[in-house]
Amino acid sequence: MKAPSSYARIYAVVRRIPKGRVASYGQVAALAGLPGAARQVGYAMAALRPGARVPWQRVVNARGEISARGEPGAEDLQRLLLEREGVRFDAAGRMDLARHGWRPRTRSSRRARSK
DNA sequence: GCAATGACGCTCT
DNA sequence: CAGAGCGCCATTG
Repeated sequence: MKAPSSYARIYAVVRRIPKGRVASYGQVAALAGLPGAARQVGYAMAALRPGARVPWQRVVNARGEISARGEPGAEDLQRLLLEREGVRFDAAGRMDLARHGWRPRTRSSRRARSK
């Protein structure tokens, strides 16, 4: 069998990110089976083709901020898409990962959730 | 096959 | 809390 590129796994993980939530590159990398390869996640997003059903907008850096890329305006687009999903940004242009951060199989979500 | 790049992450100052 | 430097890993030339 042909071993699928790591990108395919990365895209699969990104697709699993629920709406209104964001995941960091490092987290996506770890879930994709590439711990420490956060850079490659960003690289995979850059290689993402227009039309691909991948919510790349939900992928941000560990600081909860939108990373800058070679195309000006794209950051603004990402922020707009996230705000459209209910993600709130502060004056510094950063979002609260504790609130919007995606936690798959979390341990303490048993109670206290939603608000 | 080697060298450089790159939407990052973590630690120290 | 903010800024700067080094490290990691996969893809491309």
